[in-house]
Amino acid sequence: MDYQQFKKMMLASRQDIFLEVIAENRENIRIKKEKTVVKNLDKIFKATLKISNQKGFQAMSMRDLCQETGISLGALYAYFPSKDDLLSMLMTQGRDAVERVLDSETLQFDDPWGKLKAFIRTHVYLSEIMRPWFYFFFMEAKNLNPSDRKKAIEGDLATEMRLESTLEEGQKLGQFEKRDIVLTAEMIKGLFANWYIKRSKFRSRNISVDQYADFMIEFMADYLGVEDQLGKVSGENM
Amino acid sequence: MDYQQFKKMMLASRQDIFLEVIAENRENIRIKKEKTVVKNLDKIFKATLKISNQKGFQAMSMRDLCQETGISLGALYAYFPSKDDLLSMLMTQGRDAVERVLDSETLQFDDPWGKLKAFIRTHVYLSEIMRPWFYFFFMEAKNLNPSDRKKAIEGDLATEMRLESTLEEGQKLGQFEKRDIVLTAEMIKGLFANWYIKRSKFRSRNISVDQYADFMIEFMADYLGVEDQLGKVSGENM
DNA sequence: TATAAAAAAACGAACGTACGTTATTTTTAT
DNA sequence: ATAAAAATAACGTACGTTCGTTTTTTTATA
Repeated sequence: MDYQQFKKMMLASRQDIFLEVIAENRENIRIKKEKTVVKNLDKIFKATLKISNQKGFQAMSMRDLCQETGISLGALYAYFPSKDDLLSMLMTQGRDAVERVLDSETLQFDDPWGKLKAFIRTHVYLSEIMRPWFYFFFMEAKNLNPSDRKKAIEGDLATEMRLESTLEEGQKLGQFEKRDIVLTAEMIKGLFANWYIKRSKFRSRNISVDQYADFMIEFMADYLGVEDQLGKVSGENM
Repeated sequence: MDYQQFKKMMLASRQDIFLEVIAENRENIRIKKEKTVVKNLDKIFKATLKISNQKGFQAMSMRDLCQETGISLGALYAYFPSKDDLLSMLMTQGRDAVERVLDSETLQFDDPWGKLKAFIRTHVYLSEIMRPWFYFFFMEAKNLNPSDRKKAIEGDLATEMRLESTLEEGQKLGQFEKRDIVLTAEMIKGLFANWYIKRSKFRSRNISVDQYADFMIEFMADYLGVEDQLGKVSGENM
């Protein structure tokens, strides 16, 4: 599956997660009609990401958000109880979406190299579609309240563990060369972050998502000494 | 040269750069005695980095800084004209120091691989000693005023160009395997950032600076197909 | 060396402004 | 006509910054 296919598939499932987040926070939202909530909360989330990614969430004022969304100050507070809760909701929605997609695209694989490849490709594609979210997670993680902060760290650690166990399994099966697992996992995560943080740089150099995913997979194949140099899986699963 | 040697060498030259920054901003500083300026501005810079790296520069209030430094609100403003100027001064001091050290440690090399190795090792060591600065650059770059922002981008681009030209030269001489230069340079920078951004993670896993530098050099040797797998140069220059 | 005068530095209360948030009023939709 | 949603104006608070005063340090004089 290349990026275009992935994108189509994603757009279908995005709405579900959004509705679930709304359902979870229903008591905090004063608006009655579901349709109105969906329309305006979407607008609010998008505007928050836009402004925050320019100047940081703390520096974003409610008046900034008011202007960007076209919704008045008073009306905004019908959709969330406080600025801090808005941050919470945004983080939750994003993390849930990411986790769900990563799971659905990688759990099906048995062999470590297949799993690793799928994980890399999915992560790169996902971070492209949801770039504002990924950038936001990265930059605003330290501003979270203790509870959300804990959740964020746990989520991060889970991803890391999955990566490390895949590498370990590959080494045990003799599929991968022996490398420092922690460092390797950390490096992979660093390369992921590189894509969504320096996105504009890659755009100006005309490097596509698919190129970057291929590059990372080729890179890892090289480093781990795997024979299959072709990034894209030819089978029916991916 | 290993990290301990590098550290010793660095500490000697740090003071000079600090004095130069003070000299450049002399008209903005109301304090007459050089010694007082050095003592307190150093305190102010360190406190700013500490607080900013916890909660962000914007979120740091002058009262926070007042408490951390032990200098009163009124006195603080004798050392810089505004909070924004404080940010400027910090950025300038840091960037100047980094650029100078990187230059002094890499310009002497002729062969691309030697230069690349020196660049990697110097950068990793430097970002270890000046970690608060590097973290600060990374996180606060978007909060700069247009003029400082331009300078920061230019500095970044210069580093990138130097990296790319070294890679290109190595390819031309047949020393390196043919790889996408832009992507490779971007990846190296990503690995640099990984070190100072996830510093606590590496510490908890007992990975030392020297190990990380060796890891990166070995990694690049592998990727570029260079014979010399030994990270550390045996000659007298490095 | 001791002391008075001058300069330098530090202090902390006060200013205006912009923030997050809310209570009240107005508009819109049913 | 009634309920829902949006808009407005206002609240208290915390911010960056300033300024008159006090404290400390340096210099000058005996």
